[in-house]
Amino acid sequence: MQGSSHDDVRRHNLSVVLRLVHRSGAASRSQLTKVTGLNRSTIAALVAELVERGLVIEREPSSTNQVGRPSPIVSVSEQVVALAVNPEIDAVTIGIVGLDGQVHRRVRYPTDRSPSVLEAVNIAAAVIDGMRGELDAKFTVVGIGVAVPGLVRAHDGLVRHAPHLGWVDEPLAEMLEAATGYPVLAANDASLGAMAERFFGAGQGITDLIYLNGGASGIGGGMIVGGVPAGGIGGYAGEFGHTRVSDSDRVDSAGIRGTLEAEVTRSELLDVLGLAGADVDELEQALLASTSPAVRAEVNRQIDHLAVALAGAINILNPQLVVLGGFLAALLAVDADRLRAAVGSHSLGAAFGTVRLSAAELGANLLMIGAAELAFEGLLDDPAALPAAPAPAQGA
Amino acid sequence: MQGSSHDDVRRHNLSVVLRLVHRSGAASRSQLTKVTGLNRSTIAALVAELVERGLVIEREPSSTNQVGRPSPIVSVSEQVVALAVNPEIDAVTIGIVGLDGQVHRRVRYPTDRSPSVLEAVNIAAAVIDGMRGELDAKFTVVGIGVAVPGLVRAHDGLVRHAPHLGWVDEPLAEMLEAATGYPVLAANDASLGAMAERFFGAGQGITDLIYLNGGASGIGGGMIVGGVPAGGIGGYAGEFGHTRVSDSDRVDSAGIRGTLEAEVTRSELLDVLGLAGADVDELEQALLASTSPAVRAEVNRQIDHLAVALAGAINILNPQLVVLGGFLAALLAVDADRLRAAVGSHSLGAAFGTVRLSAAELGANLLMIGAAELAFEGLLDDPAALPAAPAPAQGA
DNA sequence: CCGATTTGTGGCGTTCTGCAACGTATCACG
DNA sequence: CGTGATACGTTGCAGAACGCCACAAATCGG
Repeated sequence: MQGSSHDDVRRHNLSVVLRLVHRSGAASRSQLTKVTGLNRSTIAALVAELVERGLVIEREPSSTNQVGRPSPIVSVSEQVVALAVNPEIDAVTIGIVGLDGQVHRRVRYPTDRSPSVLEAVNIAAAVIDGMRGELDAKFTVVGIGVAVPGLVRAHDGLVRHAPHLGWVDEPLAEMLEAATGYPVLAANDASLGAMAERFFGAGQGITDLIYLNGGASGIGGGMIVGGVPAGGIGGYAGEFGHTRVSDSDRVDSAGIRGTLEAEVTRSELLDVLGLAGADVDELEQALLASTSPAVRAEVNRQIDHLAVALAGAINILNPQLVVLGGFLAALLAVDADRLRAAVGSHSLGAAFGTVRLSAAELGANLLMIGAAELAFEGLLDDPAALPAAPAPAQGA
Repeated sequence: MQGSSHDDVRRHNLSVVLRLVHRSGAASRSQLTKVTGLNRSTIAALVAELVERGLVIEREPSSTNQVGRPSPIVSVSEQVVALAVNPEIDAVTIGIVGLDGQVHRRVRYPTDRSPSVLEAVNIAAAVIDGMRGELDAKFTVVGIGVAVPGLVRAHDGLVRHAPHLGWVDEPLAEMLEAATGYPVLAANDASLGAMAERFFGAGQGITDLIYLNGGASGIGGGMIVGGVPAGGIGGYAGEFGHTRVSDSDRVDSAGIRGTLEAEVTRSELLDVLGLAGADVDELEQALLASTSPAVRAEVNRQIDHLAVALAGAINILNPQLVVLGGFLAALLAVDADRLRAAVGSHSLGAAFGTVRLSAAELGANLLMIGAAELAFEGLLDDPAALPAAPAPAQGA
């Protein structure tokens, strides 16, 4: 089924227009004609259909400072939202995220211990039930996206292995779907983070990027290759944490020796600083403020190991941008020059010359936006699939 | 320019049909309808246009053993060819490759020393001039593809850095275009090898694969991610040879320490075998025949280092298949079990469980097919762009 | 030799986009 | 404050491509 016909053209064009306003936030109709290369009349028809389906709204232009008739501004409807769910070892976070990227609500439900799948599903379902009044009154929900800290099979949302949560082969998506009635998609949290940063954070407009996140329990990552999120054959791609960076005997959570995750850890930074627990911002501040040689030595050690892994990934993938999140961003903040130099010494000039290293921008909303994006994907691919929501006019 | 219109539908459908017969070799019209999902009448019209343009031919079916009216077999025209050029340290190889993947001719022009860009271009142009009688008489040439052992900028074929040839920032494509009059595209040899193996070798039908080639001068690689050749932002992707695999002080050709290319070399295998020079097949035979403990130890050492690099790539990319070419295929042939076990010990279960390791299949034709594929790319993307070649019927 | 099955062929209708002409809203200038 | 220039929306029409349908053709099985 690779051929295309009229339906596909229409679907594709609707998809392109909706994606554009989804990512740019708002655009005039004339801008849409320029970007898409489509005719004015075609854009008018496409936008009209999207308006009728309740996906976008048109409003009068404010002040263009341009000669000529002003063009209506097209922006995404604020009613269309997705639900985002992110189970972690100490909490389950649930959010309402608009198609415009806005996080309307974020609820963190702490748990005493690492939740089982059933507990996570029940918590999510209960919180969503609590929101249902608000959801039914104000929003159209397209579905649920789940960001899982582990390996997730792409097509059906089966959690193959989430080591920190202790989940193995759990049909998370299916269970949450049954519990809430909404369609559910799940994916690896770091892959979703990469996607979120790419579209709404540090990587806007970039086609080849690597994202590495340093969390309490390890290092995960995701990547965009040629403009497309790379999931690999089973959705398990992006495990940068298990790249070998030294011959040492330290083992990581998977029992592999000398890996990035074995050498570069948040807990060791906290230990050398003498901190018990700290969030990412506090850790970064403490590192920047510290003058202790021991702290400095540990930071340098971790930076040097991180550089090996980054250089390897850069040599292989030749990305335009490397985005660091979590405590890895703190390492970058402390000594960007050292990290850059170390990466350079392990990588090829041509690939290294064009790469930028930067910190993640989205902070606490990162996974909410990424998970929601997963849920929006289907709508963006085929805006006409959803039944026209608010006003089922007979013209459709 | 992301919108699509009628022209794009037609172009896309022509492209799909031509790609199918290009890769499958031949297919009946009814098979094309099934695979593409298009209507019989549409397929008939598309095939008719491709026939008129001289790109495919229709022939009567031989014996179907099926009830019903037999469907004509559509196959690629044997007249349509691309030229393939591959400069190396000791020779320049030029080939004529058909759109059906057949290598009509392969000429290896040995050189006394590593050729300069100008010398390589002159050799290629001279050989092509010698072929011109044959080309003009029998073939339609769509262009030239060059497989370069080095980093090549994708969009204009500038050779950024080919260390073994000693080339830096050489406008190879431009020069060869001026010397021959044919459009020229250039890319990294290993990337083209990956593409060739994917479509015509060990990786048929596979969407995520890694290809590593071991040559006299080092290790290069290429990959297919999500069905698309991944070139990175500048076309420099795939440099697996510079992945760090140990803490040793051995340096590779780029001066980086402890890398795959520093640890795993063809020359060390030849040394331990006591061979002066040998081609890949001889090397493999010698390794398989040897019972020397020293040889075995060296093979094991190289296999273990290779495994680290492969495991890292597998963790990051989660491919379905890893294809090994050159002397790396010989290592696989000697002890596939050891390599598999070693890769397994450095990689994550989920990603490792689904990956297959196999040897390259295309041998000496690999880069000819890969380079030609590069030249065919434009034609496959838009079969209507080329002016109708043999019979400029007024119906067009 | 005949029916069933599968597929090619040709005409028709549908759908979507592009184009051109006209209407409209804004800015610049006097 | 009015006029021209500019840019854009709107509308009607034409063209292009595909799907559908009915009919013809070719093969196999009995």
